[in-house]
Amino acid sequence: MAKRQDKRAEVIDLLAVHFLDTGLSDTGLRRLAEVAGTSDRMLLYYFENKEELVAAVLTHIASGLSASLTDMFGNRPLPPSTLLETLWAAAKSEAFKPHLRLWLDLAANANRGDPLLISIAQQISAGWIDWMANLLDVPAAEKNATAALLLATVDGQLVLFPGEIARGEAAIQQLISLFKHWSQAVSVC
Amino acid sequence: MAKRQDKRAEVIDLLAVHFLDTGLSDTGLRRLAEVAGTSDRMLLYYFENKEELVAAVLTHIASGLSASLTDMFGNRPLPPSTLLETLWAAAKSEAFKPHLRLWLDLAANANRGDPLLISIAQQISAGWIDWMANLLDVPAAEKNATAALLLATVDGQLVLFPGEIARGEAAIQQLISLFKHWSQAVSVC
DNA sequence: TAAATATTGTAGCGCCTGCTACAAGTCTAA
DNA sequence: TTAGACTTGTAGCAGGCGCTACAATATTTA
Repeated sequence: MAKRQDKRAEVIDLLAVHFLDTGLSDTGLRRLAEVAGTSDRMLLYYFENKEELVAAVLTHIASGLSASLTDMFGNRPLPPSTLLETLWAAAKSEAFKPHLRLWLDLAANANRGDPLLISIAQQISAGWIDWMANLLDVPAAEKNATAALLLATVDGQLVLFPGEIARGEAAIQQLISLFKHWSQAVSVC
Repeated sequence: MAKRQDKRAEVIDLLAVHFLDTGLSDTGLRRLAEVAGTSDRMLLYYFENKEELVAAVLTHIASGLSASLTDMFGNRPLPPSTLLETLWAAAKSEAFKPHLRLWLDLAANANRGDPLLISIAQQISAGWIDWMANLLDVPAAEKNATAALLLATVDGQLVLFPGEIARGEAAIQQLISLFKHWSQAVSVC
């Protein structure tokens, strides 16, 4: 009688897509039930309450993302300018946009003190820092700071609005050129 | 009979404080009425509807912020590393934290397509870019890109959570040292 | 003073929210 | 086959939402 668990997993899959599409605002139980092809009554049978449902879907999305990041970038160490370039290209792509918007949504809600969302968001962001730090071809002492800078810069672009893409582009190119200056300075002087 | 306008202005002042304290989530009409010392009925007498109320409060907050930024930084041109240092110190201060959290809230909601919030947020962010660009002591061609990078970096720190301040600190220091490298390189080589 | 206008209270609409009580159906194990 | 657990539908609760109809009061104007 593991039907309950099977259905639960299926619901999580379907709702992950919906969350990525529409964020954390359109999350009434009746609406989610419709999206998942079931009833609100059943959602509360599969999950203890709405909070547990949301947490399950978000962690599912997070683990999926970190898997696909590893797939995409591999393990070869990269200089910061290259990593940033690749990361920015990914961030601009349609494939990743939903993840970034959801991440912004999550951050905004977590910033208002919801402890559950805080812990989920912390977990996700720590994962990203670790992943980037390992990938960076810089002195060990600077790995974490550089990773933090890259993440903060890309995150900062999330606070862009339609018609402001040029602004983000300029910021990223500026940082890329700073990184190149820096590595030249190290090798030349 | 300008009592209506007077009350309207008073309500805006009171609600600005409340928005800065609690963000854009706790905005039921009955709750706002309580905070403003009036009734929901009267809020809809002073304002056409809730949307107009929120817009009025947000633009009031925005203009207050830009005034205090000008007060604080003056007009003297600053190198990017200094501006970033000062900006970061301000961003960490308790006085500015409410503004930054509200800004994140606004960005997250605007990103979901609300046209009213989008235009308010665009207006605010354009104001910041202009203000920073004018203040930066860098070649004219690089003003906008550098301002965008600074804003993006500070904005990126908004996506931090309790216990992660160290990460933000590291990112900012990293960028400051990149800027210093860059200006040394320009003057030495 | 009387008429017109501005301000405010009371009460409630229809719709949404997360959640639950209860009963009926379905399946599995003895 | 029957008892028990598992799964699901129906209906509804209490409370919130933005908003409004209507009437009463207060204030200004003629």
